[in-house]
Amino acid sequence: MDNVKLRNQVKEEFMGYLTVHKHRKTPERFAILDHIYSTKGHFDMDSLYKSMIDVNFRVSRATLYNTIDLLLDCGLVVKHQFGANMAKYERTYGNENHDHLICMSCGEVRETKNGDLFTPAQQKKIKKFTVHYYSMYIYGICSKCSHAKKMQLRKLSRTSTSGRDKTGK
Amino acid sequence: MDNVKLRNQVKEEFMGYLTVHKHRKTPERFAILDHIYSTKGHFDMDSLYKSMIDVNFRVSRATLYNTIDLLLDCGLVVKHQFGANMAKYERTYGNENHDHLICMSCGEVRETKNGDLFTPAQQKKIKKFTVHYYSMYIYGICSKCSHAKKMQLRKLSRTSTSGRDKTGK
DNA sequence: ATGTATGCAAACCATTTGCAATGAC
DNA sequence: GTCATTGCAAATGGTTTGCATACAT
Repeated sequence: MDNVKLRNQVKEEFMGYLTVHKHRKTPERFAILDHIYSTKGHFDMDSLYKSMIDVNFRVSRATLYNTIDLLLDCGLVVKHQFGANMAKYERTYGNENHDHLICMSCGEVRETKNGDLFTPAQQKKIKKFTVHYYSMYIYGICSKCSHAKKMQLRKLSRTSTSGRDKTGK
Repeated sequence: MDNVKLRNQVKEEFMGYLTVHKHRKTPERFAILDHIYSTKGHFDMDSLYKSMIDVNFRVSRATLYNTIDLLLDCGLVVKHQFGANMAKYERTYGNENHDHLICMSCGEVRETKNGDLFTPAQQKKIKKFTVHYYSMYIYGICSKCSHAKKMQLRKLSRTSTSGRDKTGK
């Protein structure tokens, strides 16, 4: 990994944040941040927990949650709540800004580059609100599903098997 | 309410959906849809449940969840998962498109008109995906909270007996 | 008549919380 | 030495599930 530079950078930033807010600089906090910045895509609490155990770094889930809150607060991490029991996080630096295409049929989440829809100038226009970050969720039907749906409808107009579909969460 | 027309429209659409998917047309389902389309802004399961009880329509929460799943599936309702324990829904028709300002501190959700950031032309550019709708979630701190935070910090720096000043690194 | 949909209550599970022990300051 | 932070385990609370009953077809 040659993102050592980035990892040091965010460590410094976190350090500053902790200082300003008079929070303690515990080894756990830095280890967690470092783990996160060794990952590239989305991650959830469970995978983070396991990845830390894998490297023989013992942390409790409680600490993980505490630390993530701090990282969210200082903007080093972003949280996506895709469903009631599906929260995903991702680091903010070293990741390109992207939108999320969520298929309403199969629930698949695809990332797509955005053309910086929401410019800093626009962000400032919002009254009485300090923007930290934003997420764009685009809901629709992916090509796989729109094809499957056509097939299904064709079939239904002939047969009568319905079957409940619980994928749309 | 003079949205009778809209309410009939969506009822028809729901009816069609139920027919195609061979689901039963129960009174509960139509009552729930109608209640939803009598509301304008966001709602959550609890408020929906209570609003139905208020009109002496007894439904179980389980049925509410089942029905909402159907309504999501057929696109008559949209779900916003603002946090692990905070899901909000809203009807899709008869609501202007808007962005969501979510306060990371108190969880308040404010709506703000968007300047049509995501134009139909841009939507078509997305490959292999049919856009139904999109949601923009803007996370940050509302004015109330940022004010409260200042107060809190000020108070802490008085109360604290640590005597640390900011000269150190 | 058949089997889906409902209602209830228990189960689920990610997240939060209370509290004693630890360790950063 | 203090008190924030950690770790553990128990609690929380929206959502899901299992099962008996009701009812749309």
